[in-house]
Amino acid sequence: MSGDQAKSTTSGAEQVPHPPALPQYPPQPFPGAPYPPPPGAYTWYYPSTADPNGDPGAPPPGPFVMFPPPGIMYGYPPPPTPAQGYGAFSTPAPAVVTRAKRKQVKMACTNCATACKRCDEARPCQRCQKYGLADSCVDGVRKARKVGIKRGPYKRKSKLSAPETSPYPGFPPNGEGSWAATSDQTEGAPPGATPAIPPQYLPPEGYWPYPYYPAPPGYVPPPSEGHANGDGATHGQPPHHPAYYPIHPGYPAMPMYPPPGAYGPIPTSSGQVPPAPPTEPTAGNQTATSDDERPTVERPKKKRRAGGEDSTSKSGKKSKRAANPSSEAPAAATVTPVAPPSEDSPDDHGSPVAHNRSGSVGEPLPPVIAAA
DNA sequence: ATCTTCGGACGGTCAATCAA
DNA sequence: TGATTGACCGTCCGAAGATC
Ligand SMILES: [Zn+2]
Ligand SMILES: [Zn+2]
Repeated sequence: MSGDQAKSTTSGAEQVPHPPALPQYPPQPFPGAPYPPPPGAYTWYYPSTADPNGDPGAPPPGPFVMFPPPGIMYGYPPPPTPAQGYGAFSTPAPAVVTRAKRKQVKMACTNCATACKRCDEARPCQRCQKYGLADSCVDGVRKARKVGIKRGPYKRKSKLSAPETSPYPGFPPNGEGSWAATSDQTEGAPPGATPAIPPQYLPPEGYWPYPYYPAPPGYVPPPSEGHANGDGATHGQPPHHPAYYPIHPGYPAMPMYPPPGAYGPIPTSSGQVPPAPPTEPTAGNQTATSDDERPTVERPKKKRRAGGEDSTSKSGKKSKRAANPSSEAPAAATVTPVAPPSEDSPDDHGSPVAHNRSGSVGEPLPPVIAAA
């Protein structure tokens, strides 16, 4: 179902057939605590060193670390006693290796759009100027959004009424009320229903699923990495992916923990390993492919069909290589506009552009109004 | 080694819903 | 009616294939 059709796919592909030996579970930060993440599993986040409240020496609001099951994150409550400390997390946070959120232009010129290359606000845009395509550097026509699309009942995610007895204002104390799971956890469940979580993965007393930890003072979002959070489209909603990772200096956290397959099954106190939770992409736990739930996955290697016309790609991209030998950074000036193969290619001056997905920019469609 | 292609992640927008 | 949700649609990163 789902929503964004091709968006969240993992391209299906690439399952690692047999992962190498799983790393051993690291020691727990304190008895009964969740296991810390495997080293290097994720981008690290850590708080600003500057305390806006002016007290650099103030005790932290508590360490937070993600905890399984896959797709659900919990934070650590403060340890039972200060004496127990957080030794296991006292390693210095490594340098953050994140990148700025990608910024898109409102409308790319047809050439850039077709070539899937970065454009800019200027007209002609830099890329077109560079390749001598200034003449054809014009905005595309945005396709009208479909209307009349029916949706099911909404799952309210925020502003849950909660007693203020919680240590986190606005969030119910553990054990009371219910916490809203991400849509993929509640998919198919009636509104307000408690998400089905394997008992062994229910948060221990005092723990809360990640999304409900507000960012404490002094903690700042990491220099966001494009896909690190899905916000932007959620208008100030708590991000579904961590934007803040309230970690005491020296207590790294990660967007999600553990990565599926990072460790073997979680050992139980009895030394047994519980049955693995349904981590496979099943309809139940993965279907909610609303944009906000886009899983951040390592991009699998792509395979290409040699020469074969794609056709199965979501928008019917086709290789224009044969007909349009130089498209991307063509010696445009010397390229003679070849008659485009299709009947309608208004702006496609046989340009250096390629990668046009039919129906997209460059091929303005008539106002598509859903029949409704 | 460089160029070209293009899969799909990511971003932005806005219609559909829903609560006040 | 304003706020929120969720999905449509566009942008463009970045890796693989093709070519020089
Ligand atoms: Zn452009
Ligand atoms: Zn242009």
